[in-house]
Amino acid sequence: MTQEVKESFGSGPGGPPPAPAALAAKVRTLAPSMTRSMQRVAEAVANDPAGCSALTVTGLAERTGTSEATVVRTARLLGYPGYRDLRLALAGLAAQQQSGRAPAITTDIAVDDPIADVVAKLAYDEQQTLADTAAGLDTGQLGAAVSAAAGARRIDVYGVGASGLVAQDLTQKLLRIGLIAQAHSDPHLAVTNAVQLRAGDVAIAITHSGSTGDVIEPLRVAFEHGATTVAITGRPDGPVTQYADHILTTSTARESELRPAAMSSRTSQLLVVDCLFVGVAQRTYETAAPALAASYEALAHRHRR
Amino acid sequence: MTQEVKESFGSGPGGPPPAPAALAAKVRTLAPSMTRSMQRVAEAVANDPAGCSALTVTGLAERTGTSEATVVRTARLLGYPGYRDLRLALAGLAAQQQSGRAPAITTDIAVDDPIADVVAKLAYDEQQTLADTAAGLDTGQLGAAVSAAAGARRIDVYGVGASGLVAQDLTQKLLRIGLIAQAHSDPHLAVTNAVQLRAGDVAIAITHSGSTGDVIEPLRVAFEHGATTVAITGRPDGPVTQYADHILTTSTARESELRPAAMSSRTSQLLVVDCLFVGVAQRTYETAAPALAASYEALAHRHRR
DNA sequence: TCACGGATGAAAGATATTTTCGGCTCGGCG
DNA sequence: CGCCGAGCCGAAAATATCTTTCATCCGTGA
Repeated sequence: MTQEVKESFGSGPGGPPPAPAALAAKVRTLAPSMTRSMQRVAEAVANDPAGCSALTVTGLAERTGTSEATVVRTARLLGYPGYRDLRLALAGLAAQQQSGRAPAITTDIAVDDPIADVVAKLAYDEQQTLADTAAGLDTGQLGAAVSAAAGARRIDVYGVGASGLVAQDLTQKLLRIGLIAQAHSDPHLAVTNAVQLRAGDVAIAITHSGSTGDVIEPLRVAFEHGATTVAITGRPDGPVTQYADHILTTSTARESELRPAAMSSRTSQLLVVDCLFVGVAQRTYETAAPALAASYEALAHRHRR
Repeated sequence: MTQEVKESFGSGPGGPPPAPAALAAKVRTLAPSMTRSMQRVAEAVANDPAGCSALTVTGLAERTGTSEATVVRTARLLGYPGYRDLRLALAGLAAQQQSGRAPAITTDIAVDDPIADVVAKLAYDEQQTLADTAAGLDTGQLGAAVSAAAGARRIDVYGVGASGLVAQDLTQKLLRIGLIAQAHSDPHLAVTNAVQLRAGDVAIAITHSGSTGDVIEPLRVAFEHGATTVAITGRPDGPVTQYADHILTTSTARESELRPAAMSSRTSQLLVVDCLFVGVAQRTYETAAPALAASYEALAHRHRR
């Protein structure tokens, strides 16, 4: 590496194309990895796209009480080449919000909310999570992951806690279309099995925090043994991505005391996993379709008349 | 008037606010009064807002075979203070056009759909499922179920297959707020345990079809032993409801070959289960809040630095 | 308490935009 | 047919804006 590094970030290696409308989601996703000043900038930008799009670098720096450099750094982190492009995206976002679809903010769920409100708020939040996830998902990465999985000899999926259920969900579905898939929630067994993987196999790690050791470890082993590795995480800059060939980013919604983060991250993870599954089913349609039909048939007998 | 006039136009006297989306119209209106070079610029801008918004003054000048000065003049004529602002408006317009054309998300997922469409369609379908579920959920029944669960000595949850994961999800969350909950996916063990239930306990069966024998059986046993029983099902008229004190209906979305019913029923079930959980957490807030906090704390140590 | 690493902003450096200014074309008129 | 003036046009200077560099400062952990 002879090139001088400048002060370049880029949201990981794969800052694909900048985001048009997925900006608010991206801010939430990346906020945890931001410094305080950058968070101020990101917040201002997310809260008032229209207003900020009218400001120059200097203006926005003043408004957020930071410096031009920080503003540019934030723009870079969000995946834009510079402030100019962030500003353009901001204008686009503002125009979209203007024209009807305003993702306005909902209020938190309170302890004394009537049950009907709880239902409405939860449903709305999860819908929002889905929209954000879909908007923020890198279809290139997804496509690559799909290709790898569709041709894999064997697929191992790692996840613990809430993500473990998602791992199982994915596994169940993959098995149903005739692939060889296994979910591991026991870290020891996961590592033990990861050793068996080799080129042509696929390992998928699911972790919201991106820093769950129990999940990273088996992925690392799989990675080092030549398997194609995929990380499904809410923190595309987390440690888990070190060992991931392909990164699928889940979106993070704000959480509250009564609405644990696990809830929205699970929704987001499931959507990603569904997309992965459908993609694989498309690629392997010849074998997937009859396998699916067969599994329906088999299930029918488990139902009472 | 001492001020030097510069080269200022302004679209007549009333260049009110710049145009947001009425730009194409404005171009047509003003075209006759434009000089040849300016018309070229205006045309380019009207035909390809997205493309032009990516260009600098110099770029657009080159593209239209004119000069920077002409581009700026055109921007002025269109009512903007300068090219910079025209460009911003262009970006907004592009974003609107982009979001305007809603992809054919109403159609089923086809084998040859590009991956981006798959993502969009899945997200849309799941959003729809959430909306349907929220709309169709009987808050009275939900409230009753919440009351029962909040005061229960013990909560057993039955589910097999995909519903088994939902059962586990619910259990995980209930445990996290200090309740005693257990998910059963083994039908034999489920029945064996159901025998232990009595009045004051709660049994919850989760089955999309409403006719899964492996889940109905333990619910029946629980019911007959005096436990309060809840059914979460997509078929409120199915056999499972015979033994259910409270029925929570999940919604069913259309399915297709590539999109198994399990997908939307799972989404729906999870929303119901989330509502149930939040409801219970509200009722038991005094104990739930510290328990949740404690579980966060405990998890923090499982993360790599 | 000290040293370290990274965050931060002031200011220099690079680009983009705006303005100036003179050439040029075109039409009218002698 | 040639001259004249009006105003379009673009090259380049002037200015604004954005980007990078680099020294300082703050928080953190030993």
